Amino acid sequence: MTAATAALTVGKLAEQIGVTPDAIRYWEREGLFPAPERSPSGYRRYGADALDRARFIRACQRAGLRLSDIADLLSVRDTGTCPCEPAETHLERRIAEVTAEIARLEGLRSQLTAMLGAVEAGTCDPPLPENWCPPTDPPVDRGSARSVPGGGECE
Amino acid sequence: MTAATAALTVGKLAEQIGVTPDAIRYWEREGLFPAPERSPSGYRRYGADALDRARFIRACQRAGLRLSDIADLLSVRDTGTCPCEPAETHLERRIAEVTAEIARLEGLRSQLTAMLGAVEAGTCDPPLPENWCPPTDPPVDRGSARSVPGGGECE
DNA sequence: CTTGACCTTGGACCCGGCTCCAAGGTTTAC
DNA sequence: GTAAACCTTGGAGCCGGGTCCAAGGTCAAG
Repeated sequence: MTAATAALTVGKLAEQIGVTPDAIRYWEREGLFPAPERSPSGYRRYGADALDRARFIRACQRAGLRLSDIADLLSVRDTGTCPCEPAETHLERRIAEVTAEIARLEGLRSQLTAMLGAVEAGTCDPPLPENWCPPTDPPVDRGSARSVPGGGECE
Repeated sequence: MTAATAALTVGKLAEQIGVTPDAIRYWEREGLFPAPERSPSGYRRYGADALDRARFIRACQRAGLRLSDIADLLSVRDTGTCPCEPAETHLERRIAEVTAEIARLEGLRSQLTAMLGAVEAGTCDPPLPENWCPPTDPPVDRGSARSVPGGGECE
């Protein structure tokens, strides 16, 4: 305890990494953070390792991982092994998710753009909702609701 | 009432457009759907207009609009005017959102890919969390937390 | 005439990741 | 020495768009 990089209170720790103390306590409740040492009066006291851990969590969060995934990585990391393999898995899954989401959004965007174009072109004198259905519109109920959630069926 | 395209129960209507009856009732509660006629025994009875309306809602939902936005468009549509102008506004906003989200996700994806590459390259013998911070990592706390939420500060 | 599939209502619950609160105890700055 | 600013706890609330439930009424098929 001599030159331990000064013990941090939950507030200081939170401030260091840019979250609220509530968030840190929440992480603890959720099992991402082990219960830290306490000061005689019951205050949480964190060391440099907690700072690392919190940064790790934030970095993972920025990557869009869910807390449950992060917990997973942390539990491996805590064994002293590098969480590489599970990390690979999570990363790959996440990349696939992100890629799919990008594709979905691009499809959506072009649809939106088309809609906007139609609106601006004034193709909408009668207030027909049908105008609003995506262009690629199978007449009725021809069950083709496959892939792309934002896709063009108006069943 | 002679040849009215057969009145639909909430279940039939829901089935037609591919949602649950609960969802329809929810829309009604939220004000997107006016309270429909009732059968003598209290069953909701919907006509073709409701079908249109429900399809409109679904189409908007596919476009990623929130129910509150859709309610907005519907209220204009209900005046008998085409909801073009508010629709333009919503569409433009939504397009901007989608575009921003795509950009964010693309940044994120390249980061994830880089992380994955690092992991696969075996650059991770020691379990250092620092490895996990995004590559473009200002040494410490050089306050550059601008733009891109998924971006590369590891403060 | 019964069985089962529908309908009605209000209200509770879900997801994730917190945030906010109250009612107290502690530490710090002046 | 006192006031402000922290800390503690448990629990409720929030966002959005529903889902699920129970307890009861209704309707269509056989």
